[in-house]
Amino acid sequence: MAVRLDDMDRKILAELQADAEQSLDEIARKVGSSKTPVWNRIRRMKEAGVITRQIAILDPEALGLEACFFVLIRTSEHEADWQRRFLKALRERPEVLEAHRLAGDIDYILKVRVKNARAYDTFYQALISEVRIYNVTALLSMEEIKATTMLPV
Amino acid sequence: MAVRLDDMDRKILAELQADAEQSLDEIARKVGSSKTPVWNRIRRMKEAGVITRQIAILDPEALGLEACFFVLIRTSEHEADWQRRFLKALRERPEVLEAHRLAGDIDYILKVRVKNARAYDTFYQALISEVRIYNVTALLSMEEIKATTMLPV
DNA sequence: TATGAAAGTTTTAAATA
DNA sequence: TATTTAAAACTTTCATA
Repeated sequence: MAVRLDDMDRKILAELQADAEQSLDEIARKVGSSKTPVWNRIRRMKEAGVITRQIAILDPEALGLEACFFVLIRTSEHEADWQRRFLKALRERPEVLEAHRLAGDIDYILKVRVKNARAYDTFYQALISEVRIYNVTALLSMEEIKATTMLPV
Repeated sequence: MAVRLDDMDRKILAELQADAEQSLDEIARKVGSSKTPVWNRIRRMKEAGVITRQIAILDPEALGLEACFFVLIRTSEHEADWQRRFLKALRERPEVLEAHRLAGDIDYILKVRVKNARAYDTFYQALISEVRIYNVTALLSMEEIKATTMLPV
């Protein structure tokens, strides 16, 4: 999966990460090239899997999703079947935006977006009724200082 | 910021969150409408701030950004000036993808994407040299179980 | 890499339900 | 008031130089 990118590729990626609605001409002008080479580079990077997709970003507040929790999970269960069910539950729940398996003391971290604290509790009750969990700590976000999808390229 | 959305709006948002490269015709067909009404609804939702932007999502692994850390921060400092400098440092560092101020015991959580553990240490040393921090716990992700930008609409 | 032409898409306007 | 039709402006895509 190691792809070689040059400076021009990186500039194009920076533009597309910031705003994918720009026309090829506009991007070409900004990166100091022209339409066809930029188009070919974008196609190559899509084929190589560097650019995975293009999507719309919505404002969670505008949709009434005003609460964001980070959830730290410790479990005593490490059976394959338990894990399979747990991962399935996470993947199926749309309020779970991120889920990672961790090294060390804490086993999993989740990022969960919901309408309010009450909706979080509903989510939490549903989750622990589906799979046995040893210990859960919920961290409530008071302020989103930064949230970007831009990777440093 | 409370915007009223109907069923058709929600269907359009779901499509755009999944894939913003689809043509208007395609989206219109999927949601059971036609080009102009869909176009008008999208314009209205952009103006209302529900749709904030359209961007390209890149694959971090393909870019060699193979390590992801969640960083829990406790601080003893709650001076306005300290906080201003801390937030500025976070916003300026491109490896910090997310930063939240939390309620409770832990003051901040960060999500940090870097090449490897060594690059994380470099980031960490730079950060603590910029601002005094009382206690830091880094949680290393072993596996990204789920990572979506799709909000439930 | 550049040019340019064909195909397709978005955007605006006018007509219609 | 919202939808359909239609047409102009712009973009993407691709062949060829």
